[in-house]
Amino acid sequence: MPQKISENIQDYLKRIYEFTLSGGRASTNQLAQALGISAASVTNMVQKLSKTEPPYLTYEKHQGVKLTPFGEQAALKIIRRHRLIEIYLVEKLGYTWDEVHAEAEILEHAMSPLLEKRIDAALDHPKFDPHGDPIPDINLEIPEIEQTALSSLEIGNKGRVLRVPNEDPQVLRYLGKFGIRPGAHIKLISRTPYDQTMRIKITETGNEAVIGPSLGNKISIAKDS
Amino acid sequence: MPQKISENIQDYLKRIYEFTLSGGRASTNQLAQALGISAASVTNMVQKLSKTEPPYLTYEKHQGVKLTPFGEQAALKIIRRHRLIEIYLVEKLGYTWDEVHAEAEILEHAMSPLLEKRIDAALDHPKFDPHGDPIPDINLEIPEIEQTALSSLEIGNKGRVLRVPNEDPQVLRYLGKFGIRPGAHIKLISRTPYDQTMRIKITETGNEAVIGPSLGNKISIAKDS
DNA sequence: ATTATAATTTAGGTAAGCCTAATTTTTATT
DNA sequence: AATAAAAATTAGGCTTACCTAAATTATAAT
Repeated sequence: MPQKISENIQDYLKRIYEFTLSGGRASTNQLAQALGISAASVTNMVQKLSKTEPPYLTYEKHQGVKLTPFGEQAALKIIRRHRLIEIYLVEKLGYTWDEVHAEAEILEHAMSPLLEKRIDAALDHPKFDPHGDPIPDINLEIPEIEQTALSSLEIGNKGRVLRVPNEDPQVLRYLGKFGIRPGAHIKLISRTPYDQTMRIKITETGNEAVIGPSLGNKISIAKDS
Repeated sequence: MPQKISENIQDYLKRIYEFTLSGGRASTNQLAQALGISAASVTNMVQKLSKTEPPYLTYEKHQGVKLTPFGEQAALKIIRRHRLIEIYLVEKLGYTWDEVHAEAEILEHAMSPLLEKRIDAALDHPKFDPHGDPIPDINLEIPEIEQTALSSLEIGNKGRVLRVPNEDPQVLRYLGKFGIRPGAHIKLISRTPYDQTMRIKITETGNEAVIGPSLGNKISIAKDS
């Protein structure tokens, strides 16, 4: 049963890819929530996706799912398109970084191989999207980057921002206000003992920003040695 | 029953708009062929589209369909997006004019109002697409243009190409080879009595091209006075 | 270890948008 | 005007991707 790859399927694969990035399996509920559909629908679909030839993923009852190499390639194809679109919109059409995710979410499904090639060329084969997420190259390879969570920085130590969470426009506007963006240099001023809220200083702008622990875990940095 | 406007519906409306441009009604069979689906499916869908609130079109059994003003606005919205994309791809991403129609056919459905605005601005509010078709402005208005079919030119007389048929890449490549594009100046050399095949000379390139009668009817020109 | 809770799966059902085959209506031809 | 051909419609079905409710399995808490 050779399946046609619909937009839905691409969304499933993308989400599964994200959820399993650090190993492990993606759960039904996780996916249901991320996709905005019922858990029953997810079970149904992943069962299908595990029975295509070749299968996109491995499914075991109650154990969640994991992409096959085939499924991972398919996911990376979409992710490449998504991130190329994001950086293109910012660089060439004056979008702000909080506007591009939603737009890319739609456009990624309408992007032909030719358009992908042209956009990639117009940007001279960019390596990162506006949020610092790496863009898989034409062979779908992603450079490995040494990175740590902002939360793991020690007081007084410095680092350089590598990536920020990409989906929530509110968060992005907040970060943008202080100049917290990929490439920015920061220093950890303080951390409250009780809830681990951090104060950080951004070198470029001279601003100080308050970052809660969950956000701090989603911002990646390279520590200065 | 307030309907969501799916990609399908947009395609129906676009086709109906095209078929009824010169007045009259679009027939079931015409639409079925253009959309690549069965006549039965068309009947079914146009019946639905005539019963939305407000209705997109008027339907009378065996009499074909015609867009309501509401339906026409919806159609023009898509057509505007389609043509903006076409000219953008040519101007900004190095596409040739025979590549853009198919691409725009997909992208038009994935274009947000913001993207439309940005592309329009990036091109400084273009008035025509690469084939010479007028782009409805932000208020969906189309400038009226005085134009005649190439076929109606008299021997020895001259004209300027305004628009060429836009869908068939083969035809576009053929025309492009001779320099027949919007803006090109041409002169009718001869017309065979039997089948009305024309020889025309293109001023800019000095080329001569042979144009059959059906193609000659689809190329629009402004006659030199 | 039992039991309560949470997660997942199964079963049965719906809406869109397409299909083919059969029927009806219109149009064209003699 | 009758009849043949073409066009359009109706009837009945299919697939996809979703849904809710009920049943099952796994996990966590006593």
